[in-house]
Parts: sequence; C-alpha cells; structure tokens
Amino acid sequence: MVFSRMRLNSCFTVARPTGPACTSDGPTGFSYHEALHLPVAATGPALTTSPSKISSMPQSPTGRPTLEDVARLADVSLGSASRALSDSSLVKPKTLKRVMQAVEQLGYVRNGAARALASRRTFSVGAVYPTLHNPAFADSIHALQQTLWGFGYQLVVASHEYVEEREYEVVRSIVERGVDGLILVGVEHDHQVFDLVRQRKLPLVLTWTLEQPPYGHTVGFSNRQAAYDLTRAVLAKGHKDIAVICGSREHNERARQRVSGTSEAMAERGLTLREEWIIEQPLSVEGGKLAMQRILAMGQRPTAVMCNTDTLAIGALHECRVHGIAVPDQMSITGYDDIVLASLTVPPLATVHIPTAQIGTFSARRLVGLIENRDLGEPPALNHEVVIRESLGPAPSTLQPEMKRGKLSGSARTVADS
Amino acid sequence: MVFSRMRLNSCFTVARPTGPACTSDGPTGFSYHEALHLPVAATGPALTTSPSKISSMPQSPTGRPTLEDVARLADVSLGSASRALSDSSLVKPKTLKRVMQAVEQLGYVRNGAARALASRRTFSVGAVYPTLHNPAFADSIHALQQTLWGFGYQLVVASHEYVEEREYEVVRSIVERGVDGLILVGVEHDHQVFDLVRQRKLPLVLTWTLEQPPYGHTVGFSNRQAAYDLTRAVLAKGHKDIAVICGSREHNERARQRVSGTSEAMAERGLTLREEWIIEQPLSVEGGKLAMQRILAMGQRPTAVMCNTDTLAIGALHECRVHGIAVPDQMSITGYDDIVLASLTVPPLATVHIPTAQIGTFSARRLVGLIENRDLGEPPALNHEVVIRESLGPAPSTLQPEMKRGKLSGSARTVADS
DNA sequence: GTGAAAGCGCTAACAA
DNA sequence: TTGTTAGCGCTTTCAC
Repeated sequence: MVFSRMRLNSCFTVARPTGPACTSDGPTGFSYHEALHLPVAATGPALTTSPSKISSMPQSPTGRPTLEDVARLADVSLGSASRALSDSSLVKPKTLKRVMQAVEQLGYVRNGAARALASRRTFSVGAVYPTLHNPAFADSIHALQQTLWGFGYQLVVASHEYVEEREYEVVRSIVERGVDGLILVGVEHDHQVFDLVRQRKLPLVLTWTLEQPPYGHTVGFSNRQAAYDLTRAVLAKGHKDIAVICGSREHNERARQRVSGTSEAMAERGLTLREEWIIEQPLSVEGGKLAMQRILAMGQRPTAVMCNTDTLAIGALHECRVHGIAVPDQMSITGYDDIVLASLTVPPLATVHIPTAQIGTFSARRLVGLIENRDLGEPPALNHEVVIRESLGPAPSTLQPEMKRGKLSGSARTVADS
Repeated sequence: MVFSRMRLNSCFTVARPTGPACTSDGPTGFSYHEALHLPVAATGPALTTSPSKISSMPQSPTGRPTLEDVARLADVSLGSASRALSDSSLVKPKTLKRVMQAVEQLGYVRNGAARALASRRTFSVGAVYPTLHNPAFADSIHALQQTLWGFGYQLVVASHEYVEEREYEVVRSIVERGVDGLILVGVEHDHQVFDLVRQRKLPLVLTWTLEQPPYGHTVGFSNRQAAYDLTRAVLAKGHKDIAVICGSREHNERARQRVSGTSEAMAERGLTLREEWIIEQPLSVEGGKLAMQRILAMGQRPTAVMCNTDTLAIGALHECRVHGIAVPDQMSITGYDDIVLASLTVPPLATVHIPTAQIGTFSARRLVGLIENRDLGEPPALNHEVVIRESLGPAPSTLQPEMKRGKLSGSARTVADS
C-alpha cells in the first residue's frame, strides 16, 4: 500500500479544495507532497490501526461527521476549524495540528455543497464539447482536465453531439449545478447561451477559434488560415480539382472557415471550389467513407479530397482502398487535426497539426486566471502547422511516370505522436 | 435561432435538475420536448423582447434572483415555488404557471449548491479513469455521459494517468466536491479508496472487470477470458513463440488477467509464455513502437506479438513497417479493444472486441439504479468477441508458399465501426 | 395544496 | 489569532 495510514498531514491548501497539486502559481500553503494523503476512518474499529478515539462524537443527522464535529473534538471553534482547513496560515500551528488530528480521527471529508453555498465558489469548471468522440477533442479535454486539476479545479464535461439545440440545455444544466467558469468550443452559440453566461458574469473561454465572441475570451487558432495553408500545399502539387468533405456547416463556424480557407486559396489561383464538391457528413470514420463513396461515384472526380478532420480522412482513405483507388497516385487525401494516428495510416496522412493539447492547457490557464482574477500570462499564439505526408501526391495529370510511388516534395514527417 | 424566447414551459422535471432528456425510466413530469427551453432574462431591457416586467424586484446579495424572488413575484410561498420546480405534480396547475412565469421573467436559474445542501443530492456522478487518452476509455466515457445525461445526472471526470497514488487524491477530491455515485475502472484500488466510499455509503460501480470487489458492483467482462480466447485463435494459426506487450501489471489486474489468459491458453498446449517476452510499456502508440523495437532486437524472435491494447498494437505494427518486417508473413500482431481504427490499419488488426460503449451505458444505468434505489434491470452479460483480421496469419514455420499473402482461415471482418 | 419555519454544513464578517 | 454569529438558497417537514 502506498499510503501510511499514520501520516498526519493536510488535505487542504489555501482556500482550495483537496487534491490539486498546486502548481507554482498557487498561493502558499502545503506543498503537493505534504498534502493530500489523508486516510479515512475505517468502517469498524477492527479495520483500522488508527489511534482510536473515534469515540461517541455526536454527529450530524446525515451520519457523516461535519466541521462542527471536528471543531468539537479538536476543542476549537467552528471558525478556527474552517480556517485551518481553508488557509492554514490563518491559525496557529498548534490549532492546525489539533484540527488535523480530529479530521483524521473522524475521517472527515468536506461538504462541497455547503462550501459552495457559503463561499459562492465551487472550484469546478464546466466544459461543453461538440462530442467526446473525437480524438482531437479528447486530447484537448485530457490536457484541460490535467491542467485544471493542477489548479485545484474539477472538470464537469458534457457534449451536445452537434445538436445545436442541445447546447443550451447542456450549458444551463451545468451552470445550474454550479461551476466557476465555462469552456465552450467555437464562437457560434445560441444567444441564450451567451445571455445566460453573461447574466451570471460567468468567466467564459471559447476554444478552437480566434473569432471575437460577443462575450468571453478565446484560445485557439485560425481555422481559415490553417485550411488556407494546407490548400496551398495541395495546389502546389498541381491539383485543380479539389473536393472537400466537411461536417455540417450550419451553426459551425469552424467548418465554414475551413471550407472558406480552401476556397480562398483556390480563388487566388483562379480556381473555384465547386459547391457540389463540398460534401457534408457526420465527422466520423463512417462519414468519411460515405462521402468518398459519393465522390467515387461521380462522373468527373476530383484529384484531391480535403477532409475537415483526420477521422473523416481515415474513412475516406479506407474507402479508396476498398475500391482499389491508389492514394496518392490516383487521388490525394488530406486531413485536419493531426491526430496520433494520422502518421500511421497507409499511406500516412497529410494534414494540419492543431495544438489540441495546448488549447486544453491554455484554456484552463486562461479560465482560472479569469476566475481568480489573476494574471497567469497571456496565452501564446497557438500555431497550426501543415504536415505533408504521403497521402498528398502530385495531381495525376502532372504525374511523371518515374515518380509514381512515394515521391514527395516535402519529406514525410512525424509530429507529436511520441 | 432555435428557441422561441416566448415559449413558456418548464426546465424542470420531477425532483431532477434541468436538462436531462428524461428517458422512459424517469418519473412522470414534463416530457423532454416540453421541457428545458427556458430563456434567460437578458442583461439589459434593450436586449430582450421578453414581456418586461423585470421590474425592481429586490434580489439576493449575489445579484442573481433566488427562489425567494421567484416566489415573491409569483405571489406564492417559497415552499410552493420549490415544489413547482421539483415536482410539478405537487402543485396546482395555476400555481405552477405563475411560478414558471416568474422564473422566466427573472431568468431564474437554480442554485445547485443550495439544492445539494438541503436535499443531499447533487445529481452528479464522478468517474475516475486511468486516462482519457485512450480511445476505448473515451468511447466508454462518451456513452456514460450520454446515458447519465438521459437520467438527469452530470458527469464529473478525472484521470489518474496510471499513477496509482493519485487515484485516492482524485477520488477524494471528487467525493468532497459532491457526487451521488462513483464509477471507477477495475477492481484494484487502494484500500483508502474503498474505505472512503464505503464510509460514505456512496454507490460504486467498477467497470472493465467482473471480479468481486470488496465494495460496490461491477459492470464489465472477463479480461482473462478475452485474452484466452484470442490466444486460442493465435495458437490455432500454429504460433508457438508468442510475446506479449502490456502495460504495467502492478496495480492493474486487467493487465495481469490478460497476460494470464494468454499464458493459460498456451499452457494448455504445453507451451510457456516466457517471462522475458512479456514487455511492459506505457499504453500508447509510442509504447508499442518501443516494445516492438526491443522485440526486433532479440536474437530469437517470437512469431506472434499479442498487444494488450490496440493502441500498443498500432505502434507495434508501425514499427514493423519501419523495419521492413512483413505483417503477418514474418510476424503476426494482435490487439485488444477493437477500437474503430483497428479495422483500418494496414493490415487490419486482429483483436478482441470489447463492448466499450455498453460498459459506459450499463454502468450508468447500474449506478443510477443504486443511487435512486430502483431497478433499472440487471446489466446483461457483456461479451467480448474475437475479431480475426489480417494482422494475424499462420506462423512462418507452417507457412505454405502459395498462401503467402492474405490467406486467412477466418475472413477479415469489420465490427462496430459504423 | 399551501405556507411557515427549521435546518443542510459551511464561510466570512465582526468582536473580542 | 480566535470565537461568535449571521447567513448562503434551497428542501422538507409540519401544521393548516
């Protein structure tokens, strides 16, 4: 077993709930290593070797010990007990010690609801994502959660599965349950969402975008620019007939911006992104397959298909293999996001690297900064990066016989899949 | 815009917070479609077209309207207002209507902390996963969250990143913050975790396992059996020299069971799983690469490598390609989990299909059943399924020249990637 | 079916 | 530094 049950130390750091490894940004108090290893009074005396004076303390009607029980056992006032646990520097070491001892003996665990009600702080933040079922978002959530934990915040997550009407319900539900701040994806949200959040003055961070929102702050990158840059790379390979597979563009400015980034780059070359070559599908592997099926059924086919996410691209790639279409010889495919698997497909997927983890990390920092009204530093510019891999090849018409296989202008590179 | 601001209906269902699409399991009350579309009073009168009598209602010190404000405006008692929102069947339709009107006018949003404190229910559950950075877990969390939402519960997630000592901190922190139930992965947890949860009588569901825990219930499948079955399939291909790539087995009974399932199946054939061919690595693509590097550097190589997760397998597969090792001709590779991408690798990955989404769904149902003390039906037996795909081929020694490429005894099949 | 009132367990102001 | 006390906003008896 990892913990010494005898160890006497605090779960508590300054005005901050249990658990968090307060990073260097945190106020003074117990260090990470000192803190957090509070054992719990076992169910029966027989089960514990703790110094048993668990005694006949009168406890609250719920059965669980309350701070009042702790104070009584420690023979200090309620206030002192509260202070000891919230900010140990507010009480004498001796008081602290007695309180901690009582906490340990009783197996006391704070009541977050009471804390929240009295202090109007929940130390949790909400994050509503389009879906958790997307590696890029999962990565970001992962980083978000880890960073928040470091600051002492819990993460409440939910998703609306791209059903726009659900977002408000979801956000409302989360706000109702109580969070100190909120993270959403994109700038485009029902006005009710903004109204609700603004009315409550809830700190808000919008991710995955740089657009100016009617309320809140953003942490992200330019979807349009990323798509533009990637498209330039595609155009450089001589492609003129380009199709796009994207998610629904309605209510999703990210999808729209990616498409417009592409059409802008094409326009600069005097090319037009044909509307019938913009195919909307659910952002899944299956969606990619279906879209590619439609493309392959077309009379005139594009020579390059740019997918709005790697997941779509993987589906598209797979469909090509099924139909015996050689990628990139007969058709080039690009993705977007650069998920870990993008570099492992066959052929490896050309894509745009999106700083998913950074978005999570910096949105957490930004949000905590807003909540605690302290400066955690401006989030740096988050950059995308075009990653050329073998799924993007020269357009068939320009193909020289001798460079039929695997000849690339840029070398295939691997990013962030370590 | 999707919502009619004028719409007058409830956000509230019986004793259950806003939002959830109460499924058929829910008690009576507003239907999903009736519910939840409560607009919020906009910041300034100019911003809203609401029937403005927003008036000079004295509001609580926080600035936000409270139930008391609602009651006053509706001209009913606090109690009635509370009842109207918690269980509309407890008040007269007329009362309800007036309350709802007041709610709408004020843009009232319930205070979850106060609710939780008074009712001792938070309508949220905690889930602590090893990591969110694993498609199998992400799938499961996704299903979990969706199902919980249907029941009116919020999901608080956190991960311990396979650092066993962190789990207790994480669990404690979540419990402190307040949840009505808890979901963990596996049966093996520090006794402090069990002590804490047991002491608070917190409903507990352990997933991804069938082992009997000291406290709580399980929803899962047999890791040992799944590994056993897959190994039988490998053995049937004539492999005798089998290596295993797994995560750390310490504190992880799932990893141990998978390994022992393999060694048992081998033992039945009089084969031994060599300890030096059991390679522990972090459960990532990178871990799979590193492990395969080690294997390829060995004097005598195994003919089949069984990976404990698809992610590891994908890394291993990739490493083989990098080193020019043909899969499955020179080496067979299997995974575990059957993530969406398993069927899309080249060659497609033989693996065991794990009912990840079902685990999420049923653990949610089980937990809610425990919390609300109602019978939501016993979770059905969750079954794994061996999925033979091309990465598993005959052992090189038994290889007939004419079946060198792609000859399989079972046809490659695709599961659950639609 | 409704109103009045007593907490839920804690924090934070204020005195001492 | 410590103790006292008044709520935080809601649910839930308990009478009526």
